[in-house]
Amino acid sequence: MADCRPVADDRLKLLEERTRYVPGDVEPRVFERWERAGVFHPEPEGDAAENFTIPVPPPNVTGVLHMGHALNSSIQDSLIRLARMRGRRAKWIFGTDHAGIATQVKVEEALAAEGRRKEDIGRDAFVERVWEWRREHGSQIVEQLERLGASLDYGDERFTMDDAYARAVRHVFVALYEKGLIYRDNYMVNWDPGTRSAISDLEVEQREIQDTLYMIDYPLESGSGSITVATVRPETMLADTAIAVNPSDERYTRLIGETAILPLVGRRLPIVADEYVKTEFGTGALKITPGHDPNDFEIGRRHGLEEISAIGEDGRMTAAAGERFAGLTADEARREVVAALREQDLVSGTQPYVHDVPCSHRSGMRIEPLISLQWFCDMGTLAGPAIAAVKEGRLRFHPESPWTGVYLDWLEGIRPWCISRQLWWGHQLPVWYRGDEVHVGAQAPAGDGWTRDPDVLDTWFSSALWPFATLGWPDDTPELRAFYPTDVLSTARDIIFLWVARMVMLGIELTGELPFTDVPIHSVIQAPDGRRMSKSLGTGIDPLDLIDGGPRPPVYKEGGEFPAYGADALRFGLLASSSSQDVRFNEERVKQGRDLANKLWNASRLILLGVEEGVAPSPDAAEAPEDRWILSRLERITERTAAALDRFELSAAALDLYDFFWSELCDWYLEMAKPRLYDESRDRTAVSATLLFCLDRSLRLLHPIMPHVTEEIWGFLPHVSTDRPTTSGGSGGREPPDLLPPVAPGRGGEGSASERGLLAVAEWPVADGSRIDDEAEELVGRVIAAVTELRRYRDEAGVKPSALLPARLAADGYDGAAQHLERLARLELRSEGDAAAAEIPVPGGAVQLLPTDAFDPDAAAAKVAERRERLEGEIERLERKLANEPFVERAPAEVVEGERSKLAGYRADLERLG
RNA sequence: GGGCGGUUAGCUCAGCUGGUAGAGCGCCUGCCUUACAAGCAGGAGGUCGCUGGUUCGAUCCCAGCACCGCCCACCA
Repeated sequence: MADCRPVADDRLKLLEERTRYVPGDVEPRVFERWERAGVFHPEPEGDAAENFTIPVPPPNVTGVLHMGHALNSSIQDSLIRLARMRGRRAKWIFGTDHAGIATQVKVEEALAAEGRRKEDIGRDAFVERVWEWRREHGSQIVEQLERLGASLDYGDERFTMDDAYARAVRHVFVALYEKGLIYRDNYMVNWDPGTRSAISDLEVEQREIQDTLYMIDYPLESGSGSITVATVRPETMLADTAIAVNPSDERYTRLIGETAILPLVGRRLPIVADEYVKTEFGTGALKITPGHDPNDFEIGRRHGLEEISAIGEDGRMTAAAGERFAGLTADEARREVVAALREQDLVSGTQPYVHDVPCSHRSGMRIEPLISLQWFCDMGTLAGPAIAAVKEGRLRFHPESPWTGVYLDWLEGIRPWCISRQLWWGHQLPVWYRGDEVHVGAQAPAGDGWTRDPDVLDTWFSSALWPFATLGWPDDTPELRAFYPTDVLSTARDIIFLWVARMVMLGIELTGELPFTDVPIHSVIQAPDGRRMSKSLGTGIDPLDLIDGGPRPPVYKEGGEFPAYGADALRFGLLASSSSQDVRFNEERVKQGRDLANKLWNASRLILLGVEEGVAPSPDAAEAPEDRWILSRLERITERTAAALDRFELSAAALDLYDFFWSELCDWYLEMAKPRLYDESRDRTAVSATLLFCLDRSLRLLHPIMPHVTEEIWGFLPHVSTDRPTTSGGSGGREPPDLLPPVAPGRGGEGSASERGLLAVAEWPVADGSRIDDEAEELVGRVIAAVTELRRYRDEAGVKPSALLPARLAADGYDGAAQHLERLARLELRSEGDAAAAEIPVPGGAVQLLPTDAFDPDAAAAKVAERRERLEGEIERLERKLANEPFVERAPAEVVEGERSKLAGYRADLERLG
């Protein structure tokens, strides 16, 4: 074996024998090499401007990888790998989120299976139970991300409940409290009876339900009749404290200031005037329940009305509801109240009513609005700088529209954020009480008699600190200096408000810096049938089943198993099929990715097993026009790929690379190169060096998107010393377990043929414009067009694919490339001979087919006629267009000129057809 | 109720600043051509949702309409 092929014999044998790429055999092994070499961990050196950082949206500790993670991870990994290849210290901050409610619910369910409730074991034991759960289940998502090839800094994992992180959270709470931005208030909140906790506005979703609208008569105190109100929640009448009408509503103006008597209760209700009341809705008279309706709450405060809580936090009626109803659930109370009213003949009508009601995003239960003492964060002052950052272009969404507007609209109408949660799992508030005293501080106050607030913080509160708390903030750590502010935050649109905007607000407020500058928003992937992907609906697809094979979920009626497409295939498929638009999951794109991996593998076999030994990749060895052509095309794809990736257009990059590699490199260049490659009688150095260079460059360009297969093939390449030592350190140096070439200690290639570095840290190519060769592109473009034309003709004329047709080239502009036309169109070119039996127009002239048994011109006559008709149609159209004076006068000159030459071309073609 | 997005080949989707459209899969025909049948060659298939308008010219710009979807919102 020659020096420059530092690949062990049995590995070469594998390359020779394997005609199919098997991702399952390769991917885990390649991943292990990266990890061992330490490529995922950059040392905290340099500053944030030179380094590149992405904070991963931390998955829930107990979560499993779903399609959204797979897509987002593919995007982030591509960007991180790109940056790493560009020589930047690339840190992909890794960690998981404690996910308050989600995790607590899971552990509660586990307890329930044992027949116990969390109250049975107490708070401390319960929290310990959650930690245990995390130790058991927390690693699953990590393994899944690894299987995907995500180059996260796994060794530096964070958890939002780590001690250091918790310190940061307490620090923030105290700081914002002292600034007056966090405060405690008795206010109307969204009470979720399912989780028995208050939740924020963002965790409420509207669901349409079928309801009944009741018309209830409230007698007037004066005895002169009654006033009728409409409600869908009769049980809340027990907490009514007024009736409101619109001041301009003539039906009721005389009643304003009067008093009605609340049925069943007997409370005196003032009739007040308020603009809020719509005259045309219901009866135009609105019962006011400040304790259980957000609107009524506002109206109540405006009019100084009493606030009565008739429904408690347990969802049952309180003593304030009266003896008859206390203890009933709200639903029971409704039936009872209606029954009682009917007895007194006070229900004057009902009608079916479909409307949206607020429900808990978490538990699904209908929100019970009630007044509660909770902690709030005032967002108004935090929003200003976050708005300015976007308006001044310092923070950019991709695509800009519509997300910039969505973000700004929300911030401009922002409301206070209820941050306290009545849960056990989470960051307990750093707040202590003793009588009327309140202490807010990182530590418990001195002295006896203090009790700590049992509530915890909304999970999103701690998530909002993610980009800096993970790096050691508020301490001044090397990590913080090296990696903060970060660069990119990639996510789907559903957490722009919940997370992105809050990170921006708190990041600016606390660190004085924007936590990141670019926010690519990616597709939400729907099930193949267009519904949401959801496990419970049976519409979910497990990414791991696509990678390693697994059962098709119920959305696929045909059932069966997914083939083991591999991680690279899934990555390609997701990137290629996603944009900013929601998309249906498209298995075909994953298949396309698998096929591309396979194509890479086989094209590499052709090249690696065929090239002259001892030759290194080089772009300077071109000897034929097709060499200059492919090198030129290579520079163009290099330029386009970098541009697309830098604009976060991963889909365009993936598809463009596919097209280049498959259609240009494999279909045309490899075919043109074969004669030289296979001719052992001549010096094959030039073609070998060029082929190797094409492969080398293709692997680099594809690596961010398909890291495993490219890394695997890279290991077979003889090396050329274009790689610089990498900036970040690494552990490396241990004994490799397989037959792969050793990874140099300190990683990165120093360039010796036997000590090649990993592709993961190889240099990202920069397009070299000097290799753009318009002449070669023109020439080879002609050959391609001519070959295609001839193949079509042959096929239509029924010529056997294997037959060689005698022919004469009667066209200009094929110097130095006619042999490709001859070979790829299966011709035998002659200069002399009989009269042409058929003439096929090609760029620059025609190819004349000479009479032969293999070819019957009559068989193609019909097809020729069809073609003539098409041409005539085109010619007529163009003639009309060019005869149209306004067009010739007003259209740009080059457009008109283009149409003219098109017309000339068609005319020439038609003439040749005879 | 307000806002946003979508409607392009049988399916899933591309299409930058206007010059009559592309990909993958599927389909048809022919090839086991010494990298790859997860392949190769060729082909069929679209009045770019509808109606107007601007323009020499519109899938692309404007207006209206029709469906589909999403987000926001305190009408009982």
